[in-house]
Amino acid sequence: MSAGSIRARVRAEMTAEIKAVARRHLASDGANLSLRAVTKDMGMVSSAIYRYFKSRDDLLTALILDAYNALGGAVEAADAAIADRSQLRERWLAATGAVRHWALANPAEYALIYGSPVPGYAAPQETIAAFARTPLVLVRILADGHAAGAVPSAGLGPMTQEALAALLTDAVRADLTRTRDDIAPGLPTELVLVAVTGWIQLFGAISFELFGKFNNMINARDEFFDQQMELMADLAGLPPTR
Amino acid sequence: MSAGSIRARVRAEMTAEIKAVARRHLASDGANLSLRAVTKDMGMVSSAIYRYFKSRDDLLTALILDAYNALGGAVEAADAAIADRSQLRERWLAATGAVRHWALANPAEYALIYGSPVPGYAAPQETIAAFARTPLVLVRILADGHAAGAVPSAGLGPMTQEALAALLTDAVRADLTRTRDDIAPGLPTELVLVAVTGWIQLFGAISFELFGKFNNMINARDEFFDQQMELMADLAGLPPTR
DNA sequence: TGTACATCAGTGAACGCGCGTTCACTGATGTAC
DNA sequence: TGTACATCAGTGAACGCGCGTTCACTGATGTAC
Repeated sequence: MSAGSIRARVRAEMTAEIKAVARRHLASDGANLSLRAVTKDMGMVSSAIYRYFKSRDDLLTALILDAYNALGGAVEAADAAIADRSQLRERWLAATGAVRHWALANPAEYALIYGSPVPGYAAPQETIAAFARTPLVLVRILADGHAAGAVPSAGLGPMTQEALAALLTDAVRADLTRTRDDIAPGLPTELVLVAVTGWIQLFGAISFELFGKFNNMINARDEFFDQQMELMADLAGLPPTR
Repeated sequence: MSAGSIRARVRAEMTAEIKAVARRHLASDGANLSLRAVTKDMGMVSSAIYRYFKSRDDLLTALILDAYNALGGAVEAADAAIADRSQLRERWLAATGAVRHWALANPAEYALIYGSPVPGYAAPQETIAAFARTPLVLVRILADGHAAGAVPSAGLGPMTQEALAALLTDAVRADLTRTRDDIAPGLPTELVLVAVTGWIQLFGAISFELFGKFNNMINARDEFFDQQMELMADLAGLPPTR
């Protein structure tokens, strides 16, 4: 290990520590992240942070990217942990449960990426791939099922494919088909619609829970969420767990 | 009109103007609302605002309350505008469309009430009733349908009531039943579940759209939203518009 | 109706604080010969 | 192997700015007699 890489390693550790401290501040101050507060916590002088991030926006971008990747990684791992890949419902519940689990464990980071956008901050293009990891897992579960013939193409779940097809106008169909072509060629557009619907329901439910909209109303949070995801699995026509 | 009420009226106008200016600032700065900026815009000295609001949190509470009431009022009006009360699907589409319409017209206020909570700010109890107005409209549409026998209780839409009932555990059933008792006695718990599911989908879809999650993916936003709401109407078993 | 007093809106200065970013600097670590 | 130089992390002062809130005040408006 050359001397150069020692310096590089220390630098990587410092960068990681800055981000870790910043994440803690996110939890108490929301997206009003203060660089001075972060450096003070680390026992550094405020200007020192500019050796690691060239501006506050730069640090925010790094935190957003990390959050998307941490979430995406957790979801991918939860799906991958289901050994029998043909157990689609189990995979769906594992993946969606992982999103909620991560969100509850990291509420400030969840709010950073799925809450209201930070005013005056525009997420750069580089976050797109990281952002897409989670929905990709959801689509892939349906695509695997369709490829294996487990998710019927003639009538899926309680909604028939015909009923869904009747809903789709040309413009929306084109949007969904374009999206589909990138990630799961051959998947019927109706199934893409179901995947997107489930994706919206998933994050809608988690945001409502985390942002306090279920207060004084739904107390059995774990069970409620599981039932919402079972309902979505029913809608998608995922066969019951064997 | 006595002299006293002139003073009162001027006071009400000033209060309204402060809130209007504050709303404009919300749009550019998010929830980092600056009292000094608001008063400067009004040509007042910064301390003058304390004649109208006793603190920044007080002003925020007023803005949140106004936003909930503006949204709730718009949704109630949209529902009420459907003359034939038995046209449930039309009412559902009008009410949910009004939510989205209001949100697109007032994105900063939408983010204030449905985005990430303002750090260090806790919404007081008094906002609950205003908050509830919108979901109440949705539940009432289903309750009206159920009372009129239009929304079947034996099998609703593509999901049978039995299938939904099988999903509900005792704890969640108790949560939903307790909520139901306050607002629509007699409504089957399964229909409450459907209403809550639609409510989540509604706000999930709007938040995703407003917070940029549909960028580079769904371009036909109006149509996509309508189709999501039609899908939810199908799920709820709302009969097709005559 | 006219006067004395109370209420109220708005002022201007101040308190104590925090912010992101720049800049010339010191001193340690790494590299090339 | 030893030395000269370059790179880099971290310092401390400063710039120019903004923040919420308090306080004693002025002067206008409203109220009671």
